[in-house]
Amino acid sequence: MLAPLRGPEARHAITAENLTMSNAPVKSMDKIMALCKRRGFIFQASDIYGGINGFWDYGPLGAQLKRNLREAWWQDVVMNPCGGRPGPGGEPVQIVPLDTCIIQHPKVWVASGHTETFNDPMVDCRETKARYRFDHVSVFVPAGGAETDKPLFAFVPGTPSEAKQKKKAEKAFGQADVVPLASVPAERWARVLAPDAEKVGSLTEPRAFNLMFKTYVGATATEDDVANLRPETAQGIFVQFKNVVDSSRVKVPFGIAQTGKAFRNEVTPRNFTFRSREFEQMEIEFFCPPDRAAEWYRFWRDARVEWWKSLGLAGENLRLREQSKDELAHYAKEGAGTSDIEYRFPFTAPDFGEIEGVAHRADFDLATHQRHSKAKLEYFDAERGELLPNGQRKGERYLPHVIEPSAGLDRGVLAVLCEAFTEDPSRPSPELLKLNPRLAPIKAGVFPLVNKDGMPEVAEKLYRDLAAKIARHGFVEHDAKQAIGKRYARMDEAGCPYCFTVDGDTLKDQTVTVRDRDTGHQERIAIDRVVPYMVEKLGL
RNA sequence: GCGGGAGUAACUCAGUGGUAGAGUGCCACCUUGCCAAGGUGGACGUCGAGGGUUCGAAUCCCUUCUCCCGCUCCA
Repeated sequence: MLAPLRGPEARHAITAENLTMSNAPVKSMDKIMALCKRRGFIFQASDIYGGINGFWDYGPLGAQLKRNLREAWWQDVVMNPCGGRPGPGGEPVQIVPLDTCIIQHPKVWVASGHTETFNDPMVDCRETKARYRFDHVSVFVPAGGAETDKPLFAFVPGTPSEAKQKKKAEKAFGQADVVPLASVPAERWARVLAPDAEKVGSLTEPRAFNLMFKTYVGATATEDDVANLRPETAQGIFVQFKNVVDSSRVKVPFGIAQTGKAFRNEVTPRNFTFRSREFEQMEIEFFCPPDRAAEWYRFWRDARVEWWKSLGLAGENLRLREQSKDELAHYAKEGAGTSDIEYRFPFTAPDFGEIEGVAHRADFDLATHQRHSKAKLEYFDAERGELLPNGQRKGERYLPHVIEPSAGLDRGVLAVLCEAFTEDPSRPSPELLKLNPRLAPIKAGVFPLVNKDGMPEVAEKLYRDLAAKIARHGFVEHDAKQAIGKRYARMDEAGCPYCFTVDGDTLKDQTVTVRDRDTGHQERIAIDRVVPYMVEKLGL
């Protein structure tokens, strides 16, 4: 069950709604979540058993919406990359698809660093309730390792706690050295003064939070059989890089794309589907010569922003943000940079939340897999190297650099829903979803104005003709029940962009009305123009 | 995981120890002449789950699950 905000939180939420950030009012996440459930976009997983934290199911409309977004990505990335736009050097953008396993050899995750970095031990402060990564905390101790019965002053480098604790440490024992918290022996643990704490000894023992789901391969289920569910789809691409190169005649620069589920045992799943434990990624690993990585990085960064814009995330709620140096992931430290494509969700506003990251991973991944697997992953580039007398190039062997545009499909769906959600108090049914027609799960509605004078029969035929042509892209709905206004309202709430209504005039002049969801305006078109009209509007 | 708040119909909520409620929505029929129109009828809750106290629990107590907020983490 989704619990709505109540009490002080509810009042706070109403206040937040009335605030305007820049131009756009903050939308109510409660209303969006209620609509998602009411209309069958998103349900809590295992709902009848009380739900399971961090897991979400897509209902009939949500499943189709998600499929449409994944399909749009597949079309615009794999089948017709960047709409045919050339790459930074004028070459065509070349992408091939791949579909790799959720369960990989355990060494894949050792090589990628996930076994280690997804095991971050954490310490909690019992007093301030703060939590720190064990390896991020440092301590001021007396210089030269001198003994002391004074407190040891813990801090997180680069935060205000550093200067504060340094002052206290110098007062307590003059010259101070900085050592990692991990080097403090257990018997002196009780004397550590946590950042912002009043009393010593408030830090808990470091505890590991393994973010990878464990399972067992084979029936015996011993420790030797432990395997993990993949925490990202990327590694499957890297470990198959050589097979793809050897089998598909691709030449660097080229990309490998795949969509698929990934799993992270998040400490705190939060914010509707934004941080789920099971989620779907849409990833490109684009391989290029090292000296061209920077230009390809910029190319993909800009191309991916344009893509999200083309799907309706066009306003101030979308932004591109270059990560600062100390934010960079372990695999991106040496690269040209990492950019986050971020959306201002109602629950993050006025901040933004990431929907896609574009990272220059350099050769981190291929190099580490080459080292761990002993397989040669270097690429032989026959078009580089010195020019030989016979007119050929000598060729060059190198590990390509990787540009990784990695998008969250579920986050994309959520952003699209949040952006589409609109409240128009001037309408009798104020809530509607202004979904891009390409993404809308219901493409069109077909109605008889009233159920008599032959209108139902004409509407049914129009419905069949339209469905035959466009139903593979989404639903076409036929509805003859209840008042026409109610049917329009239902379609508005489901995000259906166009409604065709058969009325009295249809029988005389073979025209129907088409109603635009976003404006409510209607125009008349010939009934045999309905299919071409939809084909054009959907860009088919 | 820690701290705070909350779970009653599909949705929004009322109900502070004595027979489980309202509005909206949904379904059926009638009506209909373009924006949740009207009429009639109908279905839907072991009050998140489990245990306890009590003659009697939605209501009090304990446990647990889930959601929301903060910390933390993160695609």
